[in-house]
Amino acid sequence: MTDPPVTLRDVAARAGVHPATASRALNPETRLLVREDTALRVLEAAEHLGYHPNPVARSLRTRRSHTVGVLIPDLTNPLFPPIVRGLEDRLAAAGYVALIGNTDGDGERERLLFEQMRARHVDGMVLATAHLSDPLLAEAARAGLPVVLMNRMAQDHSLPSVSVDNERGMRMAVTHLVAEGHQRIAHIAGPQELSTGLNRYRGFMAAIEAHGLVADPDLIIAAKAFSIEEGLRCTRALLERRSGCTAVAAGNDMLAVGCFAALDEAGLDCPADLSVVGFNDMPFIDRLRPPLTTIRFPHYQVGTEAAQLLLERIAGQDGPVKVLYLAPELVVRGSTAPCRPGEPGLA
Amino acid sequence: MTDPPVTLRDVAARAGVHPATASRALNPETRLLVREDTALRVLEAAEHLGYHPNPVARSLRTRRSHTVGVLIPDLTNPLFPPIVRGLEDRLAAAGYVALIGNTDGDGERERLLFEQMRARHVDGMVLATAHLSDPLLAEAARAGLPVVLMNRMAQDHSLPSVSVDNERGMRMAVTHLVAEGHQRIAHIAGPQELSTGLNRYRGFMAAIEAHGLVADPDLIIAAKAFSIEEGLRCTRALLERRSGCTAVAAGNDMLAVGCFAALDEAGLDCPADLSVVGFNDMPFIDRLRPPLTTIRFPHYQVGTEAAQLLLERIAGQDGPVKVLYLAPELVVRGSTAPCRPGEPGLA
DNA sequence: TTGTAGGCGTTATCAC
DNA sequence: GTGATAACGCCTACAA
Repeated sequence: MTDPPVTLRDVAARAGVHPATASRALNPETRLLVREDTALRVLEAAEHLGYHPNPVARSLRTRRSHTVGVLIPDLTNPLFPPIVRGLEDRLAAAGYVALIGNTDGDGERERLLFEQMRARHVDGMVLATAHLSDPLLAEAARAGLPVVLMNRMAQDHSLPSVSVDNERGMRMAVTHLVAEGHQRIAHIAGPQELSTGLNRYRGFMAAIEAHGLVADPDLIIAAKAFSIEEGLRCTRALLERRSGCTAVAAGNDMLAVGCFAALDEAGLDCPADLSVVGFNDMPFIDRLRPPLTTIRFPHYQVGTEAAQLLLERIAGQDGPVKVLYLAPELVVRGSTAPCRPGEPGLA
Repeated sequence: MTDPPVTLRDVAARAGVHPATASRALNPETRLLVREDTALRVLEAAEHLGYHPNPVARSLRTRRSHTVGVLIPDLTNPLFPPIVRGLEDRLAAAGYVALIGNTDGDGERERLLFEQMRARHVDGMVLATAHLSDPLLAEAARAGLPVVLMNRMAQDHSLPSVSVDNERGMRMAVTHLVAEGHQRIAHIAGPQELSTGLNRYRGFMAAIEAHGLVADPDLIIAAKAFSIEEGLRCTRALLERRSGCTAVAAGNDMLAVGCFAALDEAGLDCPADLSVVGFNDMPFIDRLRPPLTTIRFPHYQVGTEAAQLLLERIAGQDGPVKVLYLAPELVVRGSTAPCRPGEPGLA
């Protein structure tokens, strides 16, 4: 029933050479060590027999699994599929495959998955999770396991990382609102223990200052999570303060969607009563009513670049650690509008 | 720099036993073959040394990689992340990991990925791609490689498969529209060469007949892809026909979104002028204006069930082939409304 | 240029 | 119950 697998021996036998010779002929690295015509014979035999080298055996010998581990919070978060695709595409091009682990933001699960992947002898790890403890990272470093960070970075920049420039993105968002004439701009910040939340908050403050506006604490509120519910809650709280804002810069698109919901609830109109700008440009966010103005995040490239960095480390390139920032892009849609002069601001 | 990896030999040495004994003690399957106290000694030694079995070596010996291949069209299609999560979660629980391959619907890529995964000695495959040629499936069967189909099935039911009951789902959609008083119901069908497109079309026809309505060819149009653009195109065409329909059952949510766009364009209102029902209940589809009435598809469970079926085959269960249908669910939102009596229907 | 031999870490199959 | 031995399929000094 089951086909007998074709091994190197079979190929060698058919080509009338020793397995070692066959191995050399089949391996691009060492093909030049073997005479042209014998190499050809081997190749022909391999072709004829439908030979595929057994990667397991090869891994055992070479201690290379051609496998990398990827830890993300949750694949069903729409942010991640394009990133993962980018990763996989770039890795596949180099003959690597990715093992995806979803941590759900749980530190314990994170640890466990990390260990399991190490146990599976991954050649490297890409970490997009926020909480992975530094001891674990140190352990990886000690074991010589290449690690690349995604959407976060080591405080001391000791590890390669790829992320969008969150500060700059948020500055772009605020600058856009200012250009539309808004003066009292609120910020629904993401969780401040996440680097994305923190850096976007910093970008917000920097932009406010740069434009000579006042950073009114009443205009700033931090969400406990990047969720629609939290966006709803924070916007409600903002409205209750009656602080006269005419625009909101949300920490991400989910918070902006929650903001939309709160406006609906309060009978307010976006953008007539309040301009809203998001962050991420999630799929379908352009189909909302109104279509959300947001900061586009080059998801796919974050993935490809992270893969690239990791492949470089795996290949043993020992150059300086690269910390890569990808430029975000402002996408203006229907949720932002010029501030009506003399507008009283949100009641 | 790099830690020397702890091997079975080390554990055996520390416990004062032969490696084979250590192996037996460490393996749950064979632990009973070894005396309690020696087993304990081995376990203790392993613990102390921080021993992790080398899965590569184990695979070489046991010819089990504890790895399965998963072929999907495109991870960034919002349909798939929950399915993949379901798969991975169920597989992880059994100590397996998934290798994801994106085919982009390209038959050649599909073939290539299939081969690569076979070359990596996956223990089984889950296929969610439509075009995988039957010869390849036959080859897998011949090689004794377990295969499970997702969202499609073998014509002869010769392979285990998991899918949502597309026919039933579409019948539910039509029945809902009929209950709302609609009589002239259009169908924007998905591509008829995809089993999803075909089966939903069949469900549509069956429901129309069951309700004693006429299946007017003017009311039916087939999209070339499950895309917003095609939904737009098809709805435009439908509107031009002036066939007096008051409701549309779209082949999936993307087509429904395109339908929304066409209505906007034509200055028509949903649901006042036309009721629209989608299929899939994609993320954020409930945030559209109006929120889309649709058929919910138990994505996550499709994944877990497919994983379950595959694990059963891998475990060597040779029972009858299981073909599993998961029940869809109607989710009524704002895009469908009662047909206004005496309504002329779409101009 | 090609063959020889040994081992990567584990487990299956024998003996004892 | 435990130890010895031999693979699993491949790669790579080293020798010829």
